[in-house]
Amino acid sequence: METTLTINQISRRSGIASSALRYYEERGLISSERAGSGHRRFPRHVLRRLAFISFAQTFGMTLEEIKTELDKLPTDHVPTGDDWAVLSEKWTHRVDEQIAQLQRLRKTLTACIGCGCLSLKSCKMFNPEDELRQRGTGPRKWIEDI
Amino acid sequence: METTLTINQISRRSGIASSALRYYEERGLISSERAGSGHRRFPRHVLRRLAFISFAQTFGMTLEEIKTELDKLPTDHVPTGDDWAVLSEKWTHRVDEQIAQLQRLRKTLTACIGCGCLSLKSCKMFNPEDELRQRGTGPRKWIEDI
DNA sequence: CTAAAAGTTCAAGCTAACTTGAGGTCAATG
DNA sequence: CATTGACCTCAAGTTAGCTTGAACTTTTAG
Repeated sequence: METTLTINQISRRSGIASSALRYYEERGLISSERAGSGHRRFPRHVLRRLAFISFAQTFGMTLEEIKTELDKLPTDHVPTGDDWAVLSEKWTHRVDEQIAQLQRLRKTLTACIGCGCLSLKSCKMFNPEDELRQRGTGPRKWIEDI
Repeated sequence: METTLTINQISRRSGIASSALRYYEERGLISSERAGSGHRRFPRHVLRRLAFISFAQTFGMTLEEIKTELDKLPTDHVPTGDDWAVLSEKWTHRVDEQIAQLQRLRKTLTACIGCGCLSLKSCKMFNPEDELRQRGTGPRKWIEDI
């Protein structure tokens, strides 16, 4: 078992395309050493980072946000289980929030679109107290009534 | 209370930029009549469609998908509460699915990243049975172990 | 030893969902 | 009646998260 892996080995094990891996490296989410030839050599533990990245993406975090989190890992040693646990705690909260958000949404959908009213005076559906994670630009905020 | 509204009136009431409204019309999600001048005149009920669009976007549907749903509304009359209710039922299910998905994710996160293992032999976190909605391209599937 | 496979960089392309800008018309107000 | 703001179209730009292609080098297998 070699101590470092080539980009293709990492790609196969992670299911992430090499082009994406290069992109992640460029963005500073992962890093590699170089062989004399200039080829990348990834330490085994980047796979853990990649796992985290993949996970984070599944619920909508941007690479920027993920990088911010990963940057909190210690750099003086390869992150241990405990190091990861610290990150994970925060993330459990985020997942919880998302779930709660969706549950509120679901409730309102049932009560509000369900009855076909969609009135914004009686229904706060489109003025949610907390904002939903949004990819696109621009506000989604209803003003006045329909 | 006029029967039709200008693009700016719609924009103010919906919080959606006029440029976006034009874009939605171009994509066929909403439609308008035109004044003699060529200016758009929106019937009041497009606000209901816009509410639906906004709602759908909050949990990650694409405009394409949203259009497909909206196209199911009757065209022979302005959609009634019952018409909307038909759509809404399907959507409640989707929200439920998302919640369930997140709950599974949360559980695995706690058990798996929590302990710092991230081992893919013992943990199916990155091979979820059902796929998550994904914006980006490429598969997120872990093969072999870390 | 040679050919194919794998690696490199850098620039350009892609998709979604819009926004911005140019260049021009229309409508409301003092 | 002039000016300001609202509106129009159409083309091009924007952001995220990659992918693709060109042009070239290194490694590996036969």
